[in-house]
Amino acid sequence: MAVTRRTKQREAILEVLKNTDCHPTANWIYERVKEDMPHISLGTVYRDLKMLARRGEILEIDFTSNPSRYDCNTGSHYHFRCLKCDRIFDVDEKVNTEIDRQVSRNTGFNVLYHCLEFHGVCLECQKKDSLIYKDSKN
Amino acid sequence: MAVTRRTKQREAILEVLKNTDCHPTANWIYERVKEDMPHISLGTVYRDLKMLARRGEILEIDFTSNPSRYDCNTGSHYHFRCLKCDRIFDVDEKVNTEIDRQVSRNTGFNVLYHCLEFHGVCLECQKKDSLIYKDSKN
DNA sequence: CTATTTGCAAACGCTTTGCCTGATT
DNA sequence: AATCAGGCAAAGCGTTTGCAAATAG
Repeated sequence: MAVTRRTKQREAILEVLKNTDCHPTANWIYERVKEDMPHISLGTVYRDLKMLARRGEILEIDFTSNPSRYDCNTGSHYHFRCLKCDRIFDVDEKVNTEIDRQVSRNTGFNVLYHCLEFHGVCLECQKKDSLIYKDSKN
Repeated sequence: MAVTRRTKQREAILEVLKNTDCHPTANWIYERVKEDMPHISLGTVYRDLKMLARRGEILEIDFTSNPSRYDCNTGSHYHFRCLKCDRIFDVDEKVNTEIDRQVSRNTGFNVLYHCLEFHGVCLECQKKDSLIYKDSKN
């Protein structure tokens, strides 16, 4: 009954995720892991990310648009997406739990949590004010 | 140069969207329009929705996961997604623009706007506490 | 040894696109 | 008449899945 084994592949995927600060896509992780492990398959990366997310070890950022991003910071927090380079950063802003109760009161819905994503232009893209990152898929 | 024509199809799509309060998917709109217009194609629905969104007549809700949802309320506002029936509702909560400035100050990012989505259980699903809507795709 | 996990490739769901015909101005 | 929009079907992308072989415990 579902004993979870520790495999090189899974460790490698976690390792890459832990060493990235702007939350990557499955494909980006795959490309990285492949450098050390040429035979790993994209399917495995997807499967392992899903499993790790189910086990609560990582977070699947189910926000604006495809593809999914992954985050090893599992605490409740907000994100910022740069509209130029499309990278996602953590935002160190206090999570407002009061607003959930407020919306519950006003609507009658049972609000459990909320997702908040800020959009704009990141520091690097403000400086090098152009399109440098436009093809980066991380 | 790109003169936009008024067509039956586009009118019908807009009409369906205006008469729905929980923001539907392209496919749901397609099924509805097809009742009156059996030969309309799904591709047309996608094309028209994209065009209407580009023109600012409707909103493509670029939030949690696929498929995309559409909204004819183009003003800035928040959404609530029911985790049971998967429908999306407008939330009549004041949009907090101050928080964007605050995050800008703290991070240096140029924050332009934010997206906020509340998740929980809607009124109907609280009452009929089961899975009635689980296959509805609107 | 046996259940879990992998690699691979095929299938998936949603969306976009190319091409040609039909409609609108 | 000229151009824009539609229908259809094929292709696209990110993701999931079936299966036989490999591997962790």
